[in-house]
Amino acid sequence: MKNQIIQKLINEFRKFGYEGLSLRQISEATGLGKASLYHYFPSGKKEMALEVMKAASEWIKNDLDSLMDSDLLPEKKLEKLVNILSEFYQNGKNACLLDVMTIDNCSNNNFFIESKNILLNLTNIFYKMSKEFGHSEENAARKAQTALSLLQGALIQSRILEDNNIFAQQFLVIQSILQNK
Amino acid sequence: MKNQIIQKLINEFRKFGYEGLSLRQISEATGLGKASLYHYFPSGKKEMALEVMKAASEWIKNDLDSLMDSDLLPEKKLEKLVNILSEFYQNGKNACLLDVMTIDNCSNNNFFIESKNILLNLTNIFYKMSKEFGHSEENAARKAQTALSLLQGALIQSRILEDNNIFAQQFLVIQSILQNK
DNA sequence: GTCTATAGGAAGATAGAC
DNA sequence: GTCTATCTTCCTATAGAC
Repeated sequence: MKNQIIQKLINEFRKFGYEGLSLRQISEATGLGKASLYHYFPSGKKEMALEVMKAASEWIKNDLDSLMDSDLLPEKKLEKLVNILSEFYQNGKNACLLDVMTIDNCSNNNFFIESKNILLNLTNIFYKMSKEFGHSEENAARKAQTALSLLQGALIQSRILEDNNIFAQQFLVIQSILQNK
Repeated sequence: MKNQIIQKLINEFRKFGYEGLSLRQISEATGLGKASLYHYFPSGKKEMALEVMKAASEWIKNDLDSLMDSDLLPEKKLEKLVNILSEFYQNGKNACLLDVMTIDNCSNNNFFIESKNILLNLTNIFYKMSKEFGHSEENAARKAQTALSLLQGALIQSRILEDNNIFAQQFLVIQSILQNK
């Protein structure tokens, strides 16, 4: 039950950011009264946001780490990685949680720390991927950072221009960067 | 006078986004009472945000377009372009206005349209730059979009990790993308 | 132009019935 | 667990004096 609420919260926070999403909106999106939400999240909105970040973090651990630990060929792994990420971001329709949650006065809240973890975990996925294609540690680290920048930047552009093609196109670039010399 | 206020507003909106920035904060940052702000911006916060976007748009037109229209060598032009952008973003310390202003329910407001214009103008700068290095229109367009994604993504990462090196490193990548085959 | 004072509403959060 | 009712605080915005 709580998990279902969190799933809905992820989508809402992505759309409106922390400050932009009100309890009224959350109440409507979940179908629960405002007061009922405090049954699941006694500390209120802060706690909701933190749980959302943790859920996203868990998702990376479970889905992406297990993919990276599998013994698929690098090419096949990269293909699956792209598919998973494309689905998560709905081909660019869904914004990047990290982006929208780290604007505002959020640095006070401890989910800023969670943001760092998520970012480092994602970078690490790209790093491993790149290394599997035979790149040196140094090159793989650089490529991972570039790939992540491209991913996040493409999501912003898709959002503003309302054009999902940008997301798809930049994902091709990401693939070639991780793969090629 | 109004221009000085707008300059301060740019910085504040970049830090906190539209929903995250309150009139109280604006009042403190500008040194003007809340009511006084309505003398300059009769329609309130919406108008402030719109003026900020327009100021940013003008800045691109004036500083960047005139650079692109100059008869400097491509290499020199690119160098200057990088310097201007690095200063604008304070080497990664300042967030991307486009990013933070297009989260939330902002799509209602007409500064969402302004956002599109800014984005297309910036892309066009990179496009011209790339063409000057001899790339075809198709390649230049792709490179421009990739460069802009990198720029925006690097700003997010710099913000979250509080590490300006990321910004500098990705700018090297941007340069090589625009320049090289 | 800038201020104090305040309206009017929405925000996040709590109390307590069921 | 979910609700209605309510609290307090903060928000944007306005009225009107100086």
